[in-house]
Amino acid sequence: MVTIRDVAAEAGVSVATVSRVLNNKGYVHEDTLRKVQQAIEKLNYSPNEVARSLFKRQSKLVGLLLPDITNPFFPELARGVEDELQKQDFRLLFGNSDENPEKEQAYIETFLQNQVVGIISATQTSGMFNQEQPAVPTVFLDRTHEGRYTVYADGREGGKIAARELVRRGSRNITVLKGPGHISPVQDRFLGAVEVLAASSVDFQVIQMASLTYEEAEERAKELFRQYPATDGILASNDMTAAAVLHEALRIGKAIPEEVQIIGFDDIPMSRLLFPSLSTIKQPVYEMGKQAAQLLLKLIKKEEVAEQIIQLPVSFVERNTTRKVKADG
Amino acid sequence: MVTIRDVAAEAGVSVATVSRVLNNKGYVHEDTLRKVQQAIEKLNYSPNEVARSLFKRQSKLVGLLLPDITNPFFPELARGVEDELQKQDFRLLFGNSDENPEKEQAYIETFLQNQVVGIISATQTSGMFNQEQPAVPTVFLDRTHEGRYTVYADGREGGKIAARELVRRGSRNITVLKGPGHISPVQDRFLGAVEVLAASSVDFQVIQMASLTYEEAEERAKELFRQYPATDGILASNDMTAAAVLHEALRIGKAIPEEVQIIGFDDIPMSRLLFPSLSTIKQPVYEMGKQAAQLLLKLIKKEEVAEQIIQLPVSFVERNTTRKVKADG
DNA sequence: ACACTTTGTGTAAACGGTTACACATAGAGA
DNA sequence: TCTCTATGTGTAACCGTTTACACAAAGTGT
Repeated sequence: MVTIRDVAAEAGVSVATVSRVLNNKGYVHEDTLRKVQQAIEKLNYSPNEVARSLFKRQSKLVGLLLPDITNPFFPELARGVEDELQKQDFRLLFGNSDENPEKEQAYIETFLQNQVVGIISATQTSGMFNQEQPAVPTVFLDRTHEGRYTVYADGREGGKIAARELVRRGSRNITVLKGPGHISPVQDRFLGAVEVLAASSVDFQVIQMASLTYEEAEERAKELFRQYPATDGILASNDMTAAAVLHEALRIGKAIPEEVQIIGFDDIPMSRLLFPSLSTIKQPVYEMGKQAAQLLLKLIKKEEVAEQIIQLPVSFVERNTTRKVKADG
Repeated sequence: MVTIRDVAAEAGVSVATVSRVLNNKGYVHEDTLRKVQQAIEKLNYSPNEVARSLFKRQSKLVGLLLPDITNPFFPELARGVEDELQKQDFRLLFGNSDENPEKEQAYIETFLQNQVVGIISATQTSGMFNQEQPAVPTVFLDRTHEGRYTVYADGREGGKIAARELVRRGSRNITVLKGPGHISPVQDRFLGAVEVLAASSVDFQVIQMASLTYEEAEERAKELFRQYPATDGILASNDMTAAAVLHEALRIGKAIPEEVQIIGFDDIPMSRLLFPSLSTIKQPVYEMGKQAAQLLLKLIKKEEVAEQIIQLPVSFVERNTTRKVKADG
């Protein structure tokens, strides 16, 4: 391994001088600069980030904690984060927590041990975070935490929009799939939907789910059609569960969207490829990741940040699990 | 920040002793051990990985380079890698290269600067790798590279199986979508398919694609049905393109699988949720990631490794874009 | 009693950078 | 000429660990 000392020797200067050209800081004579640059070139030297991090007591690393990258909602999020950080030469230390507090704790600890400059977390449990102010700037993504920097989409409004669209398009007996209550965005969209439904004149019922897996949703879907055969509109917890419901509906011969309308949530890439393609509430996922990264970057640089909480708008994506509505007006 | 010195002071011993208990190495008296442990507990000390890495000249980090985590093939791969590494307390430094040699180069360089113990790469270009033996153990995943440690699925056999299944199920005029030639597994599956097709008595033609995006596949699918209207079987480059073809086929009113059969490749999670659900060649993606991690771990520990190349078997997943075949025999 | 090994601990030198500080020289302003 | 500032460079301490080495005390075998 070639070190700064080798470069210094090659260029016939001290390590301090090499360091100065490396960091482009302090006075360096033009000729010296050239000599050092040549030495660097010749030896193919690249500075050891670890040594830097040690002295500076911070690295160029950011910790990213996700529940599960395998869940199709998250890759896009991660990409938004990465693309933004990458521009500023920060790198990602990455972990899946499976919403498991121990795993989460372990990851955060190693993030900190590696002297990350900041953490972006899309987990809810956040064992460590709940107790004390974390040691480094932390931004929560897609999950809200009291009094913490947060970037998320307006789930409540999304729930409202979904409910309104369903009603507006003629559903009169609606079943709402309620996801696990401890996941804040899921809870929000449920609350929003119920708020609208309660104020409307349609009948509705709620089915509780313990997870957001396709498998559980399949079960619940069967239950749904057995228990509430009159259902003509379904608000799913997310697109994955909507897909399960859609398949079950098709399986038992329901016409979609004529007999039953379905609206999902998230707009994951798969949704447009389902048949019929899934109407859903779109979250600006990539943008969320990007904004979280930008916010974190500001915190790291101790820049002024206007808002502790950034809430992004959602929108209805009309596809083919909802009926067309006659021209507005 | 609490350091090993603080712990040493608190316990009334030297830093060397603390280090010994930390690493559970060398002689430490039972009473001393207890004192140190108590001090650690009391101060809530956790060792600085960066300082460790500097001294050891290697970290507990592994670099993972993917083309694009947003491509549904990769999350599962990444998960396989992570789960395996995580067990041994290694962490992932993660980057998307977009198959862009500059980005890739930049990531590899920062991986190395951060003194990763190893690299797992699922990219094809691998600018740096081509030139010299990389500075750390490196395993290629899903992409083959001459003379390098590699884990991949048997694409050639997959292509053969797909072609055979299509023929066996009655297609007589087959169109093969050929993905970009520089991506080795994609090339392999194409070669495998053509090998079988050429030896069979069915007609077939090839359509070349420049990418594996849904968008391009949509274009090509239109072209396909325009140019080769007699096609009654399609071998797609992967599931994503298969989805595009499937949609186009449905759009123009082809009965699937009665008029046209389609077989994809990969078995990404979405495939079973398409309508009709997609018959495909399944790659053991999670397992591939896992094996790559295991292989890397062995290389890191300088254990004996039996094979430089690990090839995993693929399998046909029969779903509903292929016709049922009468009982075998 | 002696030599030798085992056990237990501390001191200090790394690891590869950054930077405070000292110092030297040159130019500018009086 | 003298002082002051700007420019350019080097020395050495420091970041938080690990570990080679030295040393001492306690067993062990003869």
